[in-house]
Amino acid sequence: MRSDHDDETKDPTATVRIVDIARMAGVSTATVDRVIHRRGKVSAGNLARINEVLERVHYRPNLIARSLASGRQYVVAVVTPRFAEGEYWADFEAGIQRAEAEARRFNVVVRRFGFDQYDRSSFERLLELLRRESFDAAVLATLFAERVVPFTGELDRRGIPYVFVDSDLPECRRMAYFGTSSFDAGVVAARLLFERMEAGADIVVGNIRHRGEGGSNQCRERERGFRDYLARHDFGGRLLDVELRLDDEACNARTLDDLFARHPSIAGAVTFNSTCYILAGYLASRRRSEVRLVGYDVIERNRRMLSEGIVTALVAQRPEVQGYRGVMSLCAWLVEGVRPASVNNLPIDILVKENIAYYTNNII
Amino acid sequence: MRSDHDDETKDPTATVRIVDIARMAGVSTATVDRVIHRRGKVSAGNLARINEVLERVHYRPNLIARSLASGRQYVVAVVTPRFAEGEYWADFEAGIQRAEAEARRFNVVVRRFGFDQYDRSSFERLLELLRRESFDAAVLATLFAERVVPFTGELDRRGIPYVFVDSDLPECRRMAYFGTSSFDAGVVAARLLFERMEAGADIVVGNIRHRGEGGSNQCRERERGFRDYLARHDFGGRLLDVELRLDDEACNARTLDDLFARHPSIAGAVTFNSTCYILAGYLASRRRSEVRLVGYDVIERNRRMLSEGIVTALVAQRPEVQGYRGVMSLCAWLVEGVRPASVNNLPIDILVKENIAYYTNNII
DNA sequence: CTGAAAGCGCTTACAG
DNA sequence: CTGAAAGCGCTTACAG
Repeated sequence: MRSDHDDETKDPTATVRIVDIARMAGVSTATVDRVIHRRGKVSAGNLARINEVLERVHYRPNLIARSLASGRQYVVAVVTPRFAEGEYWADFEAGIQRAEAEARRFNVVVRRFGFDQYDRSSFERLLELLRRESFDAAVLATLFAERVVPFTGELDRRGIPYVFVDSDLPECRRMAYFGTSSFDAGVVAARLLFERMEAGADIVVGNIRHRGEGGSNQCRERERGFRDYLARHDFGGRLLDVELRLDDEACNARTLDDLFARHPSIAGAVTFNSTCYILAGYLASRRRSEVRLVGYDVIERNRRMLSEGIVTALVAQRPEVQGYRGVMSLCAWLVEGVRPASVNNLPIDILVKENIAYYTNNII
Repeated sequence: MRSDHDDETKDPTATVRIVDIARMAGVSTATVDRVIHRRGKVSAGNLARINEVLERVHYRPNLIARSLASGRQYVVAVVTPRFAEGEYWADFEAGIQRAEAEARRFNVVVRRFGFDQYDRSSFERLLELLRRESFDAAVLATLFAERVVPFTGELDRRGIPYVFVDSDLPECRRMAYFGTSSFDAGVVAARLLFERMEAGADIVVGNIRHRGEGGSNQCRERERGFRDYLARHDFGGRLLDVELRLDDEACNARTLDDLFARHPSIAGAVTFNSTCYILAGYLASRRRSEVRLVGYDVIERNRRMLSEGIVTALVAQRPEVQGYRGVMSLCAWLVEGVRPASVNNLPIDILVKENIAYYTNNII
């Protein structure tokens, strides 16, 4: 089939292998391998000759053979909040699982490291643990931005590449970011909410406090975008901030009853995290169907409230895709040396009652 | 490392290989291979024993090694409309390319077969060609439903699995469908259009005729969904059908000028294929910014009209994902024997001016 | 600095 | 019906 000479001209579609390169350059396959992997210990003459051949034939390694032969295993650390079923980060985990299954083929394994998103010190303890662990790359959720930043400095020094998910911190040397533009996700929520409201009506902004922790980096950016849109569209009403509890329905009801009593002109409501089902539950119980409500993320409780027509619209950010691409981009980097684009702004999805039923299967 | 006995109990995470199975069953690897691939020529005793072991250890073949060793190549035929840059099917092709790159690793190659979506006879000629071609599986776009149906009967007889994209034909024995629910995509368009319209205003329905061909299977279903929504929401106006030309702006302008003159109460417009930029161009030229316009698919010309605020909203169906998953599902079936879910209704995406900029990268 | 040889897990003729 | 042996393309000690 393959003649001993001019292999590279005979059949342009034939894959050229290391033995072919070796024969063309008049060396052994081991020497070619050293050049390909820049392991050094190759004479200048051979180096030049082999590189020339590699270039000329556009050598593309067979990654399948490589991973089978090398047995080199890479570990990708995934650092995210812990979660219960039905919570936002469970969707993210679905993407991780999908990536894990694919990456295994290339000897890449995933190790998960969880923290409590409502407890800064739990994140700090996790970082302490990570300092002692060994891994080849990391996916980092950036909720506690001011703790993430210095930690990435340590990773830089250790030469460990990392990607961000959830929200971006452009000042860090992350290899990539996968997530939505939080600011524009705020703009979209504003458009959906304000679209059919009287310009002078008031809007409730529900903030969730839990164990003393305030909003994340991401929530702050969304709120900025939201306010920016309103400012550009002649919003003449007031934004009424209200503090709600994650686990205290009765308390929330009292707070909201009071708020609505004092502001009869409320026509809209919004939350910047995934807990808009709390406000939705209140509106449903008080039969305030005239109040438009927009929130974030298709978690089960929000989905139900949307299907029932209590929530007007949800803005979503494809958490499964964030998880999947976060892991796979590092896999591609470790195994193939392929560098991902640095900023990957995922689509900002809009869900209403009529299309929510199909919002699933975001993982290809 | 690995002791000669009780391999399956020592380390539950260790991958068990064919040699391990062979040793446990007291046969050679070749015999195990015959059982795994159901090639027959194995004694009843060995067959039972090997199957028992396979079962017990949950044997998972190493696909990388398999594809490297076997060299077996599969061909997936992709049968879709030809397209020019910027047209709808170009996005579909992007997904095919992505799948092609991944599938190559498993020795699966794709062969494209194009037809003219505005010329039924071109599709018929293509089917004639396909009867003489050899391939292992096929992705079929179902635009000419009444021609596709009998052809799939032939594929059934040839034992060739196929998946549908674009719209489903449940009466066929397709292995899977990847696409949106066309009916509900029509419902969504109606909601977006009608949301802020007076119930009594009229709506223009733009139909594109090109070289005598009418709408596709998919367009008909979308229109059904659209009308269904209006019927359920007290729509009191009229739906005004109008025939537009793909390449004759002047003619379209005359037609529409006439229509608007006769119906001053028009407040909305819709098209059920990807050419809403035609209506948008007209509305822009006549400065009819009060007319809401909803269409389908984020092709470049629609995207621009949406960004400029001329189109109110677009409904989209992730063509790249359809192409990608169509090919990859067949790849998984051919290589791993994994059967896809039969109906895969993809999300129905809603795009407005505020989120259109990020609607890209739908391929993971 | 260099190359011969063994091996990754699986498949494929081939000889019995 | 069965198994020993070679090979897929690449990597890895190891001996020189």
